[in-house]
Parts: sequence; C-alpha cells; structure tokens
Amino acid sequence: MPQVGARPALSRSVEDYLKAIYRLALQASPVATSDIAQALDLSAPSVSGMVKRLSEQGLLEHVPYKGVELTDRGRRAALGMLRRHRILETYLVEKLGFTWDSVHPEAERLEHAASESLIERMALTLGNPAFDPHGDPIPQADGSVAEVESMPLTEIPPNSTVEILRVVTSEPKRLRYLAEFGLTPGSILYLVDRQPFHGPVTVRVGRKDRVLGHEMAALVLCRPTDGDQIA
Amino acid sequence: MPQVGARPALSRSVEDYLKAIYRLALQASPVATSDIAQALDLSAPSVSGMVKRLSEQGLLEHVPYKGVELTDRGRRAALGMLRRHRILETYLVEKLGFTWDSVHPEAERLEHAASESLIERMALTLGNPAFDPHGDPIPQADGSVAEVESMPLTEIPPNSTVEILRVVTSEPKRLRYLAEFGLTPGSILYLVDRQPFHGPVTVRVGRKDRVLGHEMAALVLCRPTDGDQIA
DNA sequence: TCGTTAAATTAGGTATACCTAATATTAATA
DNA sequence: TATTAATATTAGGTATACCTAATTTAACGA
Ligand SMILES: [Mn+2]
Ligand SMILES: [Mn+2]
Ligand SMILES: [Mn+2]
Ligand SMILES: [Mn+2]
Repeated sequence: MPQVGARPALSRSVEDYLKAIYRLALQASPVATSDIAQALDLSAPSVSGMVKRLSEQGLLEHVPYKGVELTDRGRRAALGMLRRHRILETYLVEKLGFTWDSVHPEAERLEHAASESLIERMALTLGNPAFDPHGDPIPQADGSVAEVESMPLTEIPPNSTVEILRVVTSEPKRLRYLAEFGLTPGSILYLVDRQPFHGPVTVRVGRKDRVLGHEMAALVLCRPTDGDQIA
Repeated sequence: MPQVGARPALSRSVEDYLKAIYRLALQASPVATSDIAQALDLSAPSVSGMVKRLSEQGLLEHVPYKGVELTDRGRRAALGMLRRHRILETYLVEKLGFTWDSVHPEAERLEHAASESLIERMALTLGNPAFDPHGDPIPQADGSVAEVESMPLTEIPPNSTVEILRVVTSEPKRLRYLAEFGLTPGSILYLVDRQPFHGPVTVRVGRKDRVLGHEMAALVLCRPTDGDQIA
C-alpha cells in the first residue's frame, strides 16, 4: 500500500535549476551563472535572480561574480531529481515501449509530478536498475551514484574491441542516428580506424563498417573488452 | 514509436478549473462561481478572475452574477483531462499495485504532465478500459462517455440484490472504510434493511451483515441484478 | 595602471495565479 | 416597494518566474 504523499516544496523551476547545476558542476565548479543560463535556455538576469533565491533557501552557495556551488541539501535534491528522471526514462522504455530517443522530454515533465512512492514502485518493478536506457547511472535512494570508467570512442586506439556503456546526448535525431548504426549501450564494436585532426572514426558493428564524424563519436563512451572478440 | 510531443498550452490551474466546472455542470448548469471556489478550495475573487481569463480564451461563457458554461472547446479539454486522470488511476492500480484510496492525488498531478502518447500507451496496455477503479467512466479518445444507469444504495428497496457500479468519493478514509466492508465496484450485495429519515442501511456482503450510515450509503451507486442471488 | 571587454548584477517591467477588503448586484423578505 | 442577505465582482496587493535595458565588476592586455 504505497502512500502517495505529495513531495514537493520545491517548484518545477527550482528542481530544474538544481539538476542543471549538479550536472554542470561535474564539468567545472563553481558553476558560472552564464552556463546555467545556457543549459536552461534562460536569460542571464533570470538566473541571477533565481540564484539569489536559491542561496537564501540554503540550496546553494553563491559568491557574486564567481559562481555557484550546491549545498548538501541542494545536492541531495538534485540527485533525487536525477533518480526520478532516469527511473522514469527506464520505465517508459522497458514497460511502455517508448524509444530511447523519445523519453527525455516526457521524463523532464513527469519528474516534477511523480511522488516518491510512484518512483520507488517503478524502480521495484524494474528490479532496481543501475543505469537508464542511455547508460546514465541512476542515483540510488541513499544518494550514491555508480562511478563507471569509460572513454569516448575518439580516444580508443584502433584495432580494439569495446563495449558501449553510455551515450551522452538527449537529442532525438542524434540518438536515432546512433541507434541505426547499432551504437547503443551494451553493444560490442571493433574500432577499425581513427583519423587525426578531429577526423572520422571507423567502427565495425556486427558485419558492417560505419564511419562516424568526430563530434558524434565523442558522445559514445566505451569500455575496452578483455579480448578482441571481433576480427 | 510513440512521439512524446508536449501537449499543454493550458496551465495546470486552467486544466483543474475546466475539470471542476465540467463535473459541477453535471449537477446544475450554469455553474455558480462560489461552487467552483468550494470545489477547488479557492477564494471567490480568485475564481472571478480566472473565469474572466477563461472566457476571454473562449473556454467558457460567463454571464456575470449568473454563472458559467463550458464552450465546446472547454468541454473537450475537460473530457481530455478526465480521460487522463482516470486512465492514470487505472494504470496505477492495475500495473503498479497502488490501492484505490491512494491514486487520486497522484493522478491529480500526473494528469498535467503526461503526454497524450503516454496516456494512450497506458490505455492500450490496460486494454482500453471503460471504467476506472472507482467505477468512474473513462471518456474515450473521441470524447464519448459511457452513460450508466445506477441508483444510490439509499434508494434501493429492501430485499433486493444489486451490483456496485461506482463509488463517488475520493476521500481515502471513506474509500478504505468501504473497501473493508467489501463495497467496491463489481461486488454483489443484498439489501437487508433501510431505515427512514436518513437512517442506516443494512447490507449483506458475502456472509456478513453491515450497517452503513445514510451519508456513506449515498456514495455507493448500484444496479439491480436479475435474480435475488443471495438469500 | 588604465582602459576595454566579457560576465554578472541591478533596475524595472510582464504574466499567472493566488489573497483580503471593499463594493456591487441580485433575489428574497418584510 | 424598501431592506437585507447572499452572491459575485472589483480594487489592490503578494509571490514566482520570466524578460530587456542599464549598470557594475573583474580580469587582462597595452
Ligand atoms: Mn524537468
Ligand atoms: Mn537518460
Ligand atoms: Mn489536477
Ligand atoms: Mn476515479
């Protein structure tokens, strides 16, 4: 008997800010307000205003003209949102037949409306998955996140066999393009060739050789497999 | 491959207003603004203000000091919301193990966030149900609503056998109380006795006799069965 | 050290959706 | 018909979350 208790206290906007700041902080910290503005497609003054409110609420610390860092409370909230988002994506793909390129915007809205107990019911039904359909790690209920070592396809030496672990874009067109080539988490591929100066990468998936531009190849994160399983 | 297209244009508040007005209009039309205020737990001036905006948007017609009626557009939107709400409730109960007393607030939030295609996926998975867990009819995608003839338990003559079709409350405590007595849609019961002057109603469910107050009995809508199946 | 520039903030304004207090309308009652 | 009471609306205000335009700050090179 799950109790449906409404969770919020945080508005949809606040939740999206915290999530964006968390992700930007993985790249560089403190996080510049202009980067937040770009990530959320908002004007810089809007972000300045929100940042002030969030720091007053103790969700982040702001050093004016320097940047922003999440407090523990802010980070916990952000991790909670990432968990919700990724459980939802996984559920939509696994249980409702959505494609991996279509679930992001749906999860982007549902993450603010679903109760804690709904998310945990879904997680249970899925067998508490550790990764979502894009290979993104799902933060656990206790706030822990799996750390996975991986390299972009652009850094893999030729003549190696790798497993795809993660694809780091949410753009439907790019996801569809990669899926057409069989480049989804879990697939095994053999790196045939890599050209210098941001040149293309040639990979063999199954029997087919595919040529990928540098920009797309950089989105595909891999792990070397033990032996060369494809010749 | 469902496309997840974000649906809105209408805000959460607007959607809840339209739904409330639709339901109130089933009782009496035009709908008084004070009744809307009571249904949504808002002040009367808030409703006056929103009513003005909704009529400017062509979602309803307002005759000041008289009341409000939905336009075709408003009614279509309201029926869409009821469909979303009731599909969600049904899915939560059938596929995720929620209890019938806990799903209402969850659906009340999700109905504004779920895309059309998510709702239709859920409906398909459920086999396009016609009624939700409370026996409320689910409007179909074309806007049609099943009309079911039914009588409250308070109007059933003694010594008859009836099937419960619908329970018209969303209060968890009342729903749990009724479920304890086995009074859920689909159950068959025998009406033992009915006292006058808003007096109690005695029903037999399975082997047990239960005494229900008039107020609770009025929430249980029934349909006479062919024969007297319980003696 | 003194501009110049890029980044960030402040100033001032809009839209939505609430609120309370004051006023207006309607409809029933005396 | 004139009160009166209930109902509804208008007036005026708050909070959130956006915006553009103007200003401030920090950092860097001349
Ligand atoms: Mn979101
Ligand atoms: Mn993802
Ligand atoms: Mn709602
Ligand atoms: Mn229902």
